[in-house]
Amino acid sequence: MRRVPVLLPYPFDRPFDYVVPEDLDVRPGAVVLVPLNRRESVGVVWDGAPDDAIPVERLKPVSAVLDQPDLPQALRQFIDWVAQYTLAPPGDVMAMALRVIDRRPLDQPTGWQIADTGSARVTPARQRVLDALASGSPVAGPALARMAGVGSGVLKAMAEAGLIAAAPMPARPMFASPDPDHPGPSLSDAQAEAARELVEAVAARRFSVTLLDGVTGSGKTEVYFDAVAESLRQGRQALVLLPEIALSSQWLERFERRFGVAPAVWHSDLGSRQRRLTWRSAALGETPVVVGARSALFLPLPDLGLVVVDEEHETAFKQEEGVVYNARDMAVVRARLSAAPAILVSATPSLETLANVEAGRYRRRTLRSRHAGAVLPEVRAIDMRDAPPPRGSFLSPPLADAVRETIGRGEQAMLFLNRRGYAPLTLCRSCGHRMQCPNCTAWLVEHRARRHLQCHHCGHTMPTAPLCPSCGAAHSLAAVGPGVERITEEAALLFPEARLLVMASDTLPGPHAAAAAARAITEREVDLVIGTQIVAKGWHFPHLTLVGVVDADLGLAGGDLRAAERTVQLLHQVGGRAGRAETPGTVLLQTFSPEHPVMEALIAGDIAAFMAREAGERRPGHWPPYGRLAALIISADSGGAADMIAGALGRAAPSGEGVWVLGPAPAPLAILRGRHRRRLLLKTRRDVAVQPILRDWLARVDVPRGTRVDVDVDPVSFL
DNA sequence: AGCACGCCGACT
DNA sequence: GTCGGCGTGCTC
Repeated sequence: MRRVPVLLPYPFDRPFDYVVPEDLDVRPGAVVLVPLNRRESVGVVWDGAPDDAIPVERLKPVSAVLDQPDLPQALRQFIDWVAQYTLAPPGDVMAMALRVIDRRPLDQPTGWQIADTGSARVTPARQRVLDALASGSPVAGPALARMAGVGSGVLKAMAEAGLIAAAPMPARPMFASPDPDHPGPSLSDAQAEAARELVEAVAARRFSVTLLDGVTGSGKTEVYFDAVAESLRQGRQALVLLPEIALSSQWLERFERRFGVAPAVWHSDLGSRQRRLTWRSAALGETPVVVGARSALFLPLPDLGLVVVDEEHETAFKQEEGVVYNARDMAVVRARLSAAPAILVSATPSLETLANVEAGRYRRRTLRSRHAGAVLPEVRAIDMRDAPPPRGSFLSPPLADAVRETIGRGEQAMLFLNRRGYAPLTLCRSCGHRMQCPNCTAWLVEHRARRHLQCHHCGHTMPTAPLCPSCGAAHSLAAVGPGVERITEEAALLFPEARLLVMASDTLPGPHAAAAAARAITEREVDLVIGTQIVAKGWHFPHLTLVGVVDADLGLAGGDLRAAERTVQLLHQVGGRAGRAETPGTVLLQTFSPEHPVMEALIAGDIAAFMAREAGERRPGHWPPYGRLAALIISADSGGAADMIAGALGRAAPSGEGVWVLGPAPAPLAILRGRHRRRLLLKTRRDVAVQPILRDWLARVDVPRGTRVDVDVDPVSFL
């Protein structure tokens, strides 16, 4: 009796062994049905030797091999790799790849075929049907009726009479093939030169990583499209990861302009049918190009020829729930395991990626100027101490004047504030009470248009209170600080003639709304755009010439390791929306500390110097990317329970050369969704692997039920 | 993750 | 006297 390991989509730490009945074709990667503790479960035949821990007599047999494409070997290796790196159970990682599998075979599309022409009377209508089927290949019912000019009743009668019979049809590929030689936009010399290098990397059919960087508007997308085209010519599959596919309508339009057809799209809120069909097409090698969010990394692409990560600096690539992984880094691993090149793309590359370039692990290709002769915007600071806004307002006179002038010239302006809602804090002026979330250590954000207060961490909402819930005073609750909604109110008063548009994740629910907003801006139906960070997402707005940053200091508070880096990236990206065409743009930063290195870097337009400085600050302390970091997040129903386990972990902390443990300490979000949280941070030298240390550490502490310890390798958020 | 087994409260 | 709460333990 042959035994095979089968990985099940549950949090077990290893595959289970099963025996294989003689008549089943069970090969690694096959999707199978197996008995598991009184039920049947889907699983995947895994690689490696069975573990032999259980005697053969006690093994159960594989029930069936499902009619599903195999999980490719490179994907199986990838799943194992992600599991060992993130310390997630391999079954949980595989579940991300298998989520769409359903047990029944996907219904094969059925058509009609000539059966027995001699069996019944052939009327003229019936003859037209037979003529349409003369080629021998089956034709689908509706198409056949149309071709023959008959109704469906004729087909039904012919089937009953035995003239035609149902026949399986080859499934039509769902995704048209993008044409690598479709006439697209022409490239500048600089672009063509960069493209040539990327094309060579794809042609080499070897693993490599190239950073493609260049200022906003330098046409990086068109450059890596040439690499995608080369992958198409090779007949291999290309995977493009975007941080937020729902906000990528303009990217999809550019793709269609370049290749003539739309790519296959993959993201978490795809309909279940579309999801299944896309997964299957991908597995069968019928999707030449897939563009998707981070979960697309787990698609079963059997012949991956290129992986692109666009906007590689974006923190949206970090998955924070369930299996905690960074899709940017895992994309490089996926490419390596498929012997494919990876391209990381950004106008503001992460320090991680720059360090990899510096260390010679990644190549770099830089585009130095904007496309089509456009110039970079001029960036200036508005010192809020010198030019304070009127009391109760947030737009300084110089910024308001600049917006007015821009709109007056018939150009568009944008105000950026990375905060949704009306006001981040509601305060009682009579007793000092602050409206707080009952489940989290966070203020409730007022959303005035919806007349409620909302927690941005757990989603808790309550109606705006007429009286202070603490002292009962009337008319004493004051909105403190601005959100985009409040800026919109102020702008409506300052610029009564202007047509305003708010872009925030809660005002643009879904891809269609975002696409419609982008279209309204390019069609000049809008004078002033007011938005949160979604306006920083690589949009192309040719008539936008002024960007005002309402609070440039916002992201710098809090002492997060990457606060400065992220602020520079975000504000540079926002500023990059200004002045894309012939008309030069201006960026105005409202700040209380124009001398801050972040502001100086933005004003001088010298991000590289800033990143070098940032590197200098992180290197001596072995902070990433010059050291490794992993976080343990302990959460429990009570603070006491959380403290107990956090304390036990602290006492069991690893030590050694190049190993440091910080904490335990309450997490900045000390209570989240009603759970009390503590954190420990493991920092090591870069040449020390954190996984064995973590595994060892966690094994030394018993975690009782009700308390959880979550591991975050390479944390991005420190909340 | 499921799903059963198991030991303590409100019902036909 | 039972139905049923979800705590804990196991699944090749």
